[in-house]
Amino acid sequence: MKYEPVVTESVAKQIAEQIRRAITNGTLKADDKLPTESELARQFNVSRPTIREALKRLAAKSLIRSRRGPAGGTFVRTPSTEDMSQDLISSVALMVSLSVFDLTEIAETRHELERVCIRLAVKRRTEAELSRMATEIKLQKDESLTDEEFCASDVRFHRALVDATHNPVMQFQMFTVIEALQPVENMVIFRFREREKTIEQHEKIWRALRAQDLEKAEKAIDEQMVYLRKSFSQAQEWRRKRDSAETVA
Amino acid sequence: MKYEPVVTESVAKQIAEQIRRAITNGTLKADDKLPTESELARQFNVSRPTIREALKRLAAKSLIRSRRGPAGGTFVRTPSTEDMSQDLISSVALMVSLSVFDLTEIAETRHELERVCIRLAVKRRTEAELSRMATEIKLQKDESLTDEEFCASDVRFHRALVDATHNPVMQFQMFTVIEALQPVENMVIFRFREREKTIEQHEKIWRALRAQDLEKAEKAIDEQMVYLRKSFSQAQEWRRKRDSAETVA
DNA sequence: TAACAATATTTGTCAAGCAAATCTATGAAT
DNA sequence: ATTCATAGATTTGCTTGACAAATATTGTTA
Repeated sequence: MKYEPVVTESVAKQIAEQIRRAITNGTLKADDKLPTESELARQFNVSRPTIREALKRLAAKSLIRSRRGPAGGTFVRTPSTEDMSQDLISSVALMVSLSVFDLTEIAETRHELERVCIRLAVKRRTEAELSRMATEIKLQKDESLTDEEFCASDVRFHRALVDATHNPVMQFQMFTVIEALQPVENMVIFRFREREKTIEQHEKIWRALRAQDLEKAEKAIDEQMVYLRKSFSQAQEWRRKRDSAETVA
Repeated sequence: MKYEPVVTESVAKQIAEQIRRAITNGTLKADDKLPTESELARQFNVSRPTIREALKRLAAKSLIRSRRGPAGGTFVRTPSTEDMSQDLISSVALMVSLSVFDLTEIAETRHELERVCIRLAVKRRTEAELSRMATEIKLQKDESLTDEEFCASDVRFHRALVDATHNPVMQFQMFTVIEALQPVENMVIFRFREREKTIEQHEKIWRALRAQDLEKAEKAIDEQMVYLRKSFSQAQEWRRKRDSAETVA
């Protein structure tokens, strides 16, 4: 006699999984309304708190949203790429804080991915992206910009570059590493990075992209990424010294 | 008179966020034990089900795990890269099923990322990875292998290639696109892909990698990726025809 | 000493109900 | 007649209290 392994997973988890599958396989579509919690409790033959636990699990993954009131209820909410990015970014941030991922490794990955992007962007860039990038360069030349604003503009510049690949998957992946580097990038900018140099590099990238000159574009990206990684090292060095100084004190 | 915006977020969500932050900023470390649910309920001055909702949100993100019994409780569980990958893969799969991401876009991204990996792998590959890859190639030559087994071995081969970059961030990103392509890849393999050709390509890659010959390695990877993408197109073509035939019938 | 049973602790689940939000419809005032 | 306010209905958010199930610990017995 052979017995099946007993299902030991919590009821709430199983229910959450069932609903999740219904969403992924298309049984439940975006903006579909789920039955009320009481009705679900009746259907699954469990109590309402159990249903709520299941729904909260899904809500944590941005798969559903709930509203109160007569026209309220629980609705299927297809997560946007923004949602996914945010989740991923916070996970990566956690990994960094736990030293699972190293900042130099992220920087290397970013460097390599930017190279990929520029290859695709040279071929596919449209006027729209070129003009977005030009706008940011112009903005960056404004010396009354705060460091934060300058940094934000820098991110938008690179975002436009990534968008020029016209590949959403690429954009998604790229955005994660750019954002993961953001906190450190800020720190670097405040201390070691020179605006003039950065702007100059942006202009080189922009010109190569407009001319659709792959070789020049790759060279320009390499230059900026090497500069960025060098600044990182400096910042980490400085940080280490400060930390050890504090330990002594 | 100026009023502060009223906090409208649900209590459970706020508690979850507080605990999440305690984990990210290091106040709570891996394997730390949280207070019991009753104790947490007392501390936050809310009911136990509310606490449970908050904990379930975190559990859904693999940030905690719970065990019953005297030595049980809720423990901080630093998510492994495996957990993150799984989450990400299921999200991407959802995106694909909703046609937010296109399979050709994923294939293109994979192609470009494999090129990056091979560049790094040529420089950094160790005997360990070379021998893992050799093992898989040898296995793939066994004609008694089922299609599923062959496909799984193919994934392991590429996994070893990615590991040879010795960059965890790269590994993480790469694994996502490889896995996202897996279902379609399976379908393709069953119908259009020839084992001999695939094995031949693997051997080319392996030899170039052992010799640390960048040019040959890139060429070999390009060959396999082009072949893979061509097979995809064939499969999608075939699928479309079948679907339209079904519609008529 | 070793196996086993009782016990305590902690999460998992249930039940019933009140609170808060919010849409709808009704009624009153202009 | 139209508009505004108010009352009601509905649904999620949250509380209280309790019991069930799992499991490590401790004590008991052979």
